[in-house]
Amino acid sequence: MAASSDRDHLQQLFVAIKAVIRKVPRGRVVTYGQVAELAGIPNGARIAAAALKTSVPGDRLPWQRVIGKAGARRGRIAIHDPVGAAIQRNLLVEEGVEIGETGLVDLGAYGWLPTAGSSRGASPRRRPRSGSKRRASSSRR
DNA sequence: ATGCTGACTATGT
DNA sequence: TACATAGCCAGCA
Repeated sequence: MAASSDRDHLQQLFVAIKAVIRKVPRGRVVTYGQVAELAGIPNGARIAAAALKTSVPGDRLPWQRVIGKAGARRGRIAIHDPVGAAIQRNLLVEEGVEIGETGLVDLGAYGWLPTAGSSRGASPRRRPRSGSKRRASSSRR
């Protein structure tokens, strides 16, 4: 096995990324950077995204559990396709992930901690927003 | 071979 | 808080 050609190595990255995503438990979400890092790519957030884009529905890959984490868009669905984004949001909600009105997911609550084995919830720290106005949607369950 | 784009992220204004 | 810019790596024209 070894003898990894550069090209094979790239395919390997895809496989690693997919494997990481598959390890994400249901009802939990991860960011592109997180997946990339676990796959062996420190700053390959875009690589993970590319892998998902090139992947197909037949891969059985829970791509819906992969969300983006950029600046103010913490936990925002990064998909450009409005249809795909709607599907992703629908699947996440069905799994138990709560999504805000704008489609924001609370990474502090649904963020998956790989080192925690699995059951470990994420940080109990909810993102303090200075008690400002945002998201008054009562959490229902 | 060169360059741009992109399902990203962090920092700055 | 929101918008704009820089950095990052890989795919595609």
